Amino acid sequence: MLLEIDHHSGVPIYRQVVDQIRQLIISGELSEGCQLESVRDLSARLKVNPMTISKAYSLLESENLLERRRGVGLFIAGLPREQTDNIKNELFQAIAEKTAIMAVQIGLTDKQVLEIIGEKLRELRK
Amino acid sequence: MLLEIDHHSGVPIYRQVVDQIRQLIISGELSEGCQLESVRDLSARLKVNPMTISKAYSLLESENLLERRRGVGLFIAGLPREQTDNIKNELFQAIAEKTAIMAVQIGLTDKQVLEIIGEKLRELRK
DNA sequence: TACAGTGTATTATGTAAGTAATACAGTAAT
DNA sequence: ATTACTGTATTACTTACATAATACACTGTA
Repeated sequence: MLLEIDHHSGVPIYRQVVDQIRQLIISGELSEGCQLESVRDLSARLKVNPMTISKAYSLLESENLLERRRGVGLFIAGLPREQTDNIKNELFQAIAEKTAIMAVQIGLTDKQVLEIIGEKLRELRK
Repeated sequence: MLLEIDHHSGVPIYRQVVDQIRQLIISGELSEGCQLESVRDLSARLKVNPMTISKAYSLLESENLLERRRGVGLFIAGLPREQTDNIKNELFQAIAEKTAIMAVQIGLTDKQVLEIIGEKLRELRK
């Protein structure tokens, strides 16, 4: 599992871990049932206190993205696809709305908005 | 100048002020040369320490959205329209890119993305 | 110059965030 | 039971953030 922590970015370590793992789960690189790197291994590798990692994992658990089993390890939650789709959908709806609100506020036409988004998508896919 | 502060939202007061005034400027409700409510007046009205307001204004100044003149007051910066447009543009490009990245990560098609954004825009405009 | 308005630098205080030390608790295999 | 892994609750320390009190500095005008 590839995680990169920037100790000088100002972004809290636990948050960097949460965001990166959530990303890996949402994008499917970590799939249902996968065992995650143990709290101690990961904390050793990132040169960080185990509790910091445990805290990150706790947050992911509270999002229902993973399950913790004391004495055994951490696993990607076996969510029905329906539910993961809901999570993805909510995430996207939220950012889409922010985008639309800003577009209206700065006075872009619908056409302009769609063109800009379309262009960004094209850049990402090439 | 209509500002609403929620003391119980958890969002820092100075940030609420910054965000709301930035919004007013970007949307054009406060235009070039306008004098802003004085630090003391605004702080009295919001029942807050003057330094809290001063801090908020400082941040807006560092974004080049307003100018401070000691002993005189605060004014919306006289930016050439070109520059305000640039600021708006940068703001939007940034969020548009985030939107596109998330869309790709969760596996939406371009068509789906544009439909969702279009729908959000329609809701905002009706 | 005096004054009455501006904004501000400095300093202090209360609170929360982030991280870490330590000791504890569950599981599985031997 | 012992061992060697798992994860975790409690507690404490440090730092940063948000706000406030106070005293100061600039500007324009009578």
